[in-house]
Amino acid sequence: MRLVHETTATLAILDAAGLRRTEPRRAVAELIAAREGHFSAADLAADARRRRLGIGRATIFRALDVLVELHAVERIDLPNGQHAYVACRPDHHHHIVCSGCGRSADVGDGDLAAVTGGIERATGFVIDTHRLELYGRCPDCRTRA
Amino acid sequence: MRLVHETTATLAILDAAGLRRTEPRRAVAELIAAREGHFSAADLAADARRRRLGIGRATIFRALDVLVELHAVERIDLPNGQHAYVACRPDHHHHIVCSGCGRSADVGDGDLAAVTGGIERATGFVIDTHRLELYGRCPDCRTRA
DNA sequence: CGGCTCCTGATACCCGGTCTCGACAAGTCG
DNA sequence: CGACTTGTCGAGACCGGGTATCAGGAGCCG
Repeated sequence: MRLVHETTATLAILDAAGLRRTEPRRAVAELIAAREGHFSAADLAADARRRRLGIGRATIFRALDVLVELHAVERIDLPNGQHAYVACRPDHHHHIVCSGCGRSADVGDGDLAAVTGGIERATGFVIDTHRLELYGRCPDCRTRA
Repeated sequence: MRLVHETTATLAILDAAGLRRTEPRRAVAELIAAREGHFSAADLAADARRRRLGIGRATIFRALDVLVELHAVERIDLPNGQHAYVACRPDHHHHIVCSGCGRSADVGDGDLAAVTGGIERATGFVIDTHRLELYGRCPDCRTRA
C-alpha cells in the first residue's frame, strides 16, 4: 500500500539527514500520506486530534518545517493568497493544483528555461530562482462536470 | 514628477470604478508611489505614522484591497513565504524581484503559453490561471557587487 | 543501564489581516 | 445652501497561521 511506502520513505529521509525517528514525526508523516491534495497545518492538527494522537500544534509545524527542508513537502500559495502544503517528490519541479478537488500534480520545468532566458535578456536581471504555480481542473473533475 | 502622475492616475482609476476619492485613499496612493520595490502593509502603516497622517491600519488594508482589485497593485509571495505588495501596471504580467534591493520589474508571458500547453498535454489538466514569480539580481545590484 | 541531546507538548506570544461599530464626510437632490 | 444617504473612516477587538520559551521526555550511544 502506497501509504506505507511513502511513510517509510519519509523515515528513511529522516535517517539520511541524521535526525531522530520519533513517534510524532512518524505520525505526521502518516497523516500527510493519508491526505489527498493540499492541506494546511490546521488540517493536520484537526486530523491528529480526531485520531486522539497526543500531538501538539507546535510539533506539527516543526515536523512540516523538517519535511519542507528535506523537500518531501512543499509550501504553495493558493490563488486566494493562502498558504498550503503538498507532499511531493524531492527534486525541482512545480505544481499544478486542481481548483475542484485540491489534488496537485508535479510538473517539470519544460521549456521554462527558454522563457526565463528571454526575460533575462529583456530585463538585464540574472534569475536565481523561480516559482511557477498553475491552477486548473484535473481530468477527473472535468469528466465529472 | 512621476509621483504626481502616478497618484492622479490612481485617483482616475477610483473614479472609473465608481468609488469615492477620499483623503485617506489619496494618501495611501502617495505612500505607495513614494516607495521603491515591494512593501508590506506594515511598511505603509509605519510610513503613515512617521508622516503623522492620521491613517488607521484598517484603512491601509482596505485601500490595498481596492488597489489590488483594480490591478494597480499586486500581491506577491517572496521566496521566504511572506506576502508583499508591488505597484504595477494593470494588465496580465509577472514580476521579477531583485533579492538585493527589492525592486521589481514587470515582465510579460513570453513563450509561457508553449510551456503551459505542454503541461496540459502531459497532465490532462486544463489550466485556468498561472502565477510565475522570478527572483534574481537587477543590473544595478550586480554592477554594485 | 546512564547520560547527553534532541525532541516534544503546553502555553504564551507575535503579526498580518479581518470584523465591528459609532462617527464622519462625499456626493446628491431639492 | 442645507438635509440626506451611504460609502468610508479610525479604533480596537478579534482571528488564525506561525514562532518562542521552557520544563519534561524519548532516542540513541556507550
